[in-house]
Amino acid sequence: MDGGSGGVGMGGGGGGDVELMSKTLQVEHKLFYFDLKENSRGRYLKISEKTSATRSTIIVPSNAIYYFFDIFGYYVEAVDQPQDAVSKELQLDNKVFYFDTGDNKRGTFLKISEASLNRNRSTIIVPAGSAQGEGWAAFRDILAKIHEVNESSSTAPYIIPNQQGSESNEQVPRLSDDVGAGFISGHGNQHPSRPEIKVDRSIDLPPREDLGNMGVSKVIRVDQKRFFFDLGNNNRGHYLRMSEVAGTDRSSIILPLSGLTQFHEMVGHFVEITKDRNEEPPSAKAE
DNA sequence: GCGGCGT
Repeated sequence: MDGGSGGVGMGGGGGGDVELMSKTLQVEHKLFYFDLKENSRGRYLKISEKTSATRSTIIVPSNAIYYFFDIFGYYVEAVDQPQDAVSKELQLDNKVFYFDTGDNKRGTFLKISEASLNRNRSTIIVPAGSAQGEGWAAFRDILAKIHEVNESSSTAPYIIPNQQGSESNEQVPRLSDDVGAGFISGHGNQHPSRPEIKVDRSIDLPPREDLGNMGVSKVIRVDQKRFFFDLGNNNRGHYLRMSEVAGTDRSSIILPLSGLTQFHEMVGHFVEITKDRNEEPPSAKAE
């Protein structure tokens, strides 16, 4: 279902898009609609909040669904001290989502704001639902199911004819060619007990033309070592694999893209504090 | 029978 939207005239012509999955969730007096949809550009999750008189909608690119799940997991864990829960932002190519908790006489809530270049900001507000955060937990569980369906469905990836479409209303990333098995081994219908990716201040996803592109590979040489950088993804999301190859030895670290900015900042920090020791420009050459 | 936000 489309959550009772007027259908006609909704921006971006989402009316013609194929609906892959639809769920509704009632929390207190509010009704939330989740619609996983697909069009020629890829997939997106439309989340609408409907109150008696008002409706507001955010559009979540499909590659961000897991992060939404993960972030909700964080707030569920923090529901005992919501005032201590840190605000989060999810930075994507063409939009940013802000997550903030709040408190008023109605109770605790999580505000999710979507800011994009060509649209006005839109916001939904999710009640915690109870002292135990049942509303947030239910929201998270729906996100887990949608993520699962999205990741496991085997539609061929779309080829985007031209990547410079910045005028589109609902830009969604290309469907990434997914590898990996079900969401979690064992019973596939439960969310993992604890999200592994800890999202902090910001998450940077690479430009969408790189997402899911297994061919992206870079090498640098430092002295006798080679370092390989490869983008990949699995059922947990996208990651950067960095491999050090020296002689016949190879070892890798897997960095979820949610940590890329932190990683970058950390490297930058050490570049700064070791400046005087490394006067000469780096000897590494990109290939 | 709710209704929060406000870039």
